[in-house]
Parts: sequence; C-alpha cells; structure tokens
Amino acid sequence: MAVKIYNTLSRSKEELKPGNPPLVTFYVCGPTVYDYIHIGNARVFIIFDVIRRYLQFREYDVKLIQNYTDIDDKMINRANEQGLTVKTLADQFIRAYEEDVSALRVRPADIKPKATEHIPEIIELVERLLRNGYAYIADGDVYFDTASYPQYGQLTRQKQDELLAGARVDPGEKKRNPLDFVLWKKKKAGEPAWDSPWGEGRPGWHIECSAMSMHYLDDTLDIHAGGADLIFPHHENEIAQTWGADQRQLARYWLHAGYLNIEEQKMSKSLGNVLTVRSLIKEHNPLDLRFLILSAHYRSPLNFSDELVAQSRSGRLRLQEMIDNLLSAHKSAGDVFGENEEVLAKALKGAQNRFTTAMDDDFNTADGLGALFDLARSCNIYLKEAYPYNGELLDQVQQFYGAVNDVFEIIDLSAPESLDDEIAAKIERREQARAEKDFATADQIRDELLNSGIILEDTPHGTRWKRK
RNA sequence: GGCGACAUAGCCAAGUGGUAAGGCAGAGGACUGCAAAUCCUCCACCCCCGGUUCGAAUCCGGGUGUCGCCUCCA
Repeated sequence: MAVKIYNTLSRSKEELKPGNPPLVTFYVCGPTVYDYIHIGNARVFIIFDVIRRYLQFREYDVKLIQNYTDIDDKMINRANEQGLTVKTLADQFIRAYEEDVSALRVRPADIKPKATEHIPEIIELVERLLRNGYAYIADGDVYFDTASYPQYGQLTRQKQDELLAGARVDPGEKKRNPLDFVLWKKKKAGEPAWDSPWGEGRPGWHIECSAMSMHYLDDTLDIHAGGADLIFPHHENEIAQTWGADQRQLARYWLHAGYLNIEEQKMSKSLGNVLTVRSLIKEHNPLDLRFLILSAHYRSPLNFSDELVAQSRSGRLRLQEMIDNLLSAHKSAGDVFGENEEVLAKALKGAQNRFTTAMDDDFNTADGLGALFDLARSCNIYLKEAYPYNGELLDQVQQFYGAVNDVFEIIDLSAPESLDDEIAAKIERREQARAEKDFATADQIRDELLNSGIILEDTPHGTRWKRK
C-alpha cells in the first residue's frame, strides 16, 4: 500500500514516489506577515501540518520548509499606514503567526526562511533567467517573459491566449505581454531596497519561493503546497521560473487546500467577516477548530460557523470522553482474554486498517475520523461489558489512539492529574454515604465538588471524576 | 467569455459498479438512588431527465443549481 495524493498538475491521484525516499521534501507557501492570520489561513496550515504528520506516521522522513513573505506591496503599504518600518512590521507579525499557529497545535517547519534574508539567492536566480533568455529588463524592472515559455499555463490548465483574456496591466508596468510578471521591482521613493545589477529594488512576490526552495533543496521538491488561490498566478509562475533557470520542474506533486467560507460567504474585508485565529481561540478550544477542519476533505470547500464548531466540539468530546474512560480503566486491568477481548481486538485491527487506507487515499481525514468513532463505540462496549479489563489490550488501543492523535491532534491524551487530598477525602466520604443510602449527603458533596469544577460520575466499578 | 469544482438525511460528512460509513441534533428504550457517561432501536427513494449495465449515489449525455479561478487574496 502506498500513499496516493491528488496532484493539481495532473488533475489526478498519483502514488507518492519521493525522489529520494524515505526523505520527502515538502514546501508550504507561508504567510505574508502584514496582519494576523485568519481561520482560512489556519485551514491551510492545519491541513498541511496533518499531512506532514501523516507522512511521518507512514515513516517518511519529512523535511518541511515554510517561508515568510516579509517584503511586498502589502507589507510596504501596511508599514506606511502604521508608521513602522517593514522590518518591524514583519517581526511583529512573524511572532504573532508563531503564537497563533502554535495555539492551533501546528508544529513548526524545519526551515523557516524569510525573503529578505535571501536577496542574494533571488538576484542570482533572476540573473540566470536573464542569461537563459526567459526574462528581460525594462527600466530597472525585470520581468519574466511568458512568451519564451510555451508551457506557461500548465498548472492552471489554460492556454496563454485564454489567460490573456482576463489579464490586465497595471499602469506603470512595462511588460511586453500582460501575462509577464515581475521578478525584480525597481525601487520607489521611501521603499526598502537592495542593490542589484539592475539598480536598487526588491524582489517580486513569486520569485522568493523558487529561490528559497532551490537554495535549501537543490533537487526537485517532492511536494509543494498552498491554498487553492495560489494555483494562479503564484504557483504557475514559480513553475515557469524554475524551469527557466534550471530546465527542471520545481515540484513533483502540487497540493492545494480548498477555501473556507464564513456562513456560506467568502471571507473578505469588505464583508467584514474576516475571523482571525487570535479572536477565535479566545472563545473556542483550538482542538475543536482542528476537528472541524479535519471533518471535511482538504480539497473541498469548508464552511465555518459557530454552529459547526459546536457540532465539532460535541463529536470531539465523545472521543475525548472515551479516552478518559480508557485511561482510568487501566487501574483495574488484569490479563484475562476472552470473547470480549477478541471482539475489541478485531475492532482495533479494523480501525487501524481503515484509518491507514483512508489517509493513504489522498488524506481522507473525514473517513479517518469515522474509523476512530467506530473503534470508540467498540471500546465503550468493551468498557461496559468486560470486567476486569485486559491491560495489554487497553494498552494497544491506547497506543493506536496515541499514534493517530500524533497525526490529528484532536484529543488530549495527557495522563489524568491526581487529586488533592481534600477532594479525594470528599469523594471517599460520598462513597460512604452512598453505601449507607444517605443520598442527601451524597448529592450535597457532589454539588459541592461541582462548584469547584469537579464532575463526578458513578460507574459500576467506582466513582470517576473529571474537570468541568 | 474561457477554465474548473461541487450537488448524499434537520445539520456536517465518507463512499468512483453490487441494494447508503461516521458525527451532531431529535425520538423511544436500557442502565442509574438521582444524575452524568454509555449501550440498544428508529431517522436518506443519494438535484432532475435520459442512456450504458444483470446491477449506478458511483460510468456516459443533457438539464438545473451552488461555488471557485482567470485580478492582490490561504
């Protein structure tokens, strides 16, 4: 069995065949750090985080690069608005990005390059493009000459003349052809700039990803990923640049995450419905947000609303509850192995297979979740029917959820904390009262504990507690 | 105008030829001193019309609808 991924370039699912297995080189287009990230951005970073983790689960050695775009028009405009230097703005929002994304349990990339720290590589790449005849200089700007690259449009699946129909040239640009795009932008007054063979200026947006991925990985990338809106022009342009420089493809597999809508509407500033991660994590558990994002296939459009977060939370808590029960069941585990154990062992095996099959098939996280819920039911039945429990089997189930959670990270697997003596004594006293059928006292203690955030649940095998 | 995606129960959603996973919500029941949790049962003629096939949610054709890209955008 192999991992299959949908390649935007071929518009079909392909078996993942990395250039140098078990290494998988993986480049994700990172944020332009001019503002806080929103939930749409978060979807992209979460899903590629999960894909990265799944590849690791499948024992690939993943090397993840994710850049920061810290110089471009948006950066300059925002810095001017706020009276900051571009550098200060970038530092501020790189920090904010890292805080937000870490709250969402997205693990940091292995390499996090910044455009401004790779100007020499960018200049070198532009020079190569000029040398190879894929670019031209126009009054201090350098443009990629799309006419010199007949395959231009391959990722978008559009012929150049078709693309041309909607293209537009900004006043002040000196392109030969509307499809041409800027590689190096001549300095305007008050803008940050670097010296180059073509005079002072700064890199165009698309060139940085090509330059940095070529710098850190001198071979074709295995996977290049980003949001669906990056297909054109960003990724199309990256492909063209890399080919122009080296006559090779930038990446083998192109992955694109679908859009996230807010209440059925596109998120946009004009609609005023941009939801930042920063504000969302104040009211929602980040694990609920992860669960919501994983509940749909990553290429499908996904809607976002408070109701959907609530649905996700209820479902997620069902898994969390089961895990909590599982952890506390260990206390009374033995080593009997009978019919109940057989049933659960079989369910475990089924879930393991189904999870891997689902995820192997272009990262079908929704089906993967289905596998987790099916097993959860089997576990609940086991915990109800079989007693004493089989410790080894419980371990195996727990390990599976641990491994899977290492990919999805939607539940909290930390060992139950211990109670302080005072509370433990209260629980003890309540047990005593219940044994004597003094339910008034028992209920009073339960209420007391509830007020201090402890929920009690009576099971046939003793009383369990959990935090509210 | 060009290119493309999608349409499955109240809601979310999987399922690419063999009589519809899973979750949320809802109804009934079991368990419980009560509660919580849990379990059991119930809840879909897969947008429409044709076609291919022994057999289609799944393939083909034609509709209808929603959305996206072609312009900065995750």
